[in-house]
Amino acid sequence: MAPTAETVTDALRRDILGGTLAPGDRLVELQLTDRYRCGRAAVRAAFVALEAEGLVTREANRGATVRRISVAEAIEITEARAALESLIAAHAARNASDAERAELTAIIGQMEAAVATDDSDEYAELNRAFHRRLREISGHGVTAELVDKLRNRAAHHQYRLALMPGRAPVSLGQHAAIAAAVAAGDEDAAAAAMQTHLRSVADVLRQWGDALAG
Amino acid sequence: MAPTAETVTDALRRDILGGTLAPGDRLVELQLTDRYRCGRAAVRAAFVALEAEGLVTREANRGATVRRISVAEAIEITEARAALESLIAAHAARNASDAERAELTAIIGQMEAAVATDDSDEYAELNRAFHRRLREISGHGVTAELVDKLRNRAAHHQYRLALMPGRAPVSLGQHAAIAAAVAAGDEDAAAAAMQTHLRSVADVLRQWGDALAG
DNA sequence: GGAGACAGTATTGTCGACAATCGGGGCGCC
DNA sequence: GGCGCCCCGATTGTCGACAATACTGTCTCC
Repeated sequence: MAPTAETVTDALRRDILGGTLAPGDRLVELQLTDRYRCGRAAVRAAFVALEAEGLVTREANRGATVRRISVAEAIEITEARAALESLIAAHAARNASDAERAELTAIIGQMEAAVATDDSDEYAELNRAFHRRLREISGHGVTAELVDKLRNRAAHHQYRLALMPGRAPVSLGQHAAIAAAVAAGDEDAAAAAMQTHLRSVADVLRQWGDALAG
Repeated sequence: MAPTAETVTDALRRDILGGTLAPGDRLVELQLTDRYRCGRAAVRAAFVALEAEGLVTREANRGATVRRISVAEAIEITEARAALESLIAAHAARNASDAERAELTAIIGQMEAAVATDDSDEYAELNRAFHRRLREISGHGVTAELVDKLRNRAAHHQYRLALMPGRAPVSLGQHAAIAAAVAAGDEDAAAAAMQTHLRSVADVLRQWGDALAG
């Protein structure tokens, strides 16, 4: 029963990422105080924090809205992730313990099962878990945090992409390559595999954008 | 005479980066309301914003302090920058107009002059200008913003590094290589040159850290 | 003499009220 | 009838006060 400030930030973030609050929606302070049972100060603090994360935009005297991420920006985000996550993959390949290497290959196994049974929700969850675990193993706190925020910003587009028919097997193969390189302790190969993976994601987004535009 | 919120965030950021407020200093809200002639709400908002930028830490019920960046974290920051700025260099090499290519080489010329006259302040300023211009030319908004924040976080360490004897000529050569690659429109070479540059910075930081540790 | 408990103080967390600003709707004027 | 002005509701920005919490020094008890 503690309607505190940190809590509100988390709740608002969850509602934005979960789709309860759609891109472009106005965020009226009083409505949110009602929804989250807290004071306006907490809501305002949450706005400032989430603006820094790129999830919310604020205009002076005109309030806050859920940030709209264009396809072009989603591509940029993915390119930035490619740069950062390849660094993470390299560090993970260097630092991973035997148990951790086994864990990553185990996740790949589960992903294969999810693809075989066409369970896209499960696959998406495993996908998230794989990347998260890689970040943890890398021990690269600064980069891991940046990637985490970037991932949130583009979450909406990632979601649509995952539903594309025929996408899962391609994605699976790329993840398997990353896991193999990390398991082998090959830094360069791990970085390269991650680059390949996320560039492929960016390419798909580009096609999507072109299809919309033309 | 408008003691507003955005203003306070900028002022506080400037004071932290400029060294007026040293790492580890406690940030007492009332003191800052006095210093910046504003209300506590504005100061609190600034804390939240700067915490997201990594310049300030906040503990519940215990207030805010200027964030202390360890050498280890500065190294991580530099590595992340290496990944992101090489992406920027590549895009800049692709997108730069003729005028922009000339502008970059002009900056290198000024840097040579600054090294020749041993003007380290001028050199540091040109260094900042070079990287900033590169970000603008790249047109990669997402990455540029990330780099900007990372650069601020490690600013203190960058500063000490610039004062190292014999460092400037090395740095100059690396910047010249970047500028040449961008001017030639060679994306891969530009990215590689930027990687080399920032890895060299990270290496110097590592030596510094080892020297401190014993 | 030292350790633990206690009160006092300083600082933060939260709330409510007031002033400032923006967007929209109605009115008058051309 | 269309355009511009002005007023009004809604929302944000800011301030002050109150309650809650953590740190300081002191005091007592062992």
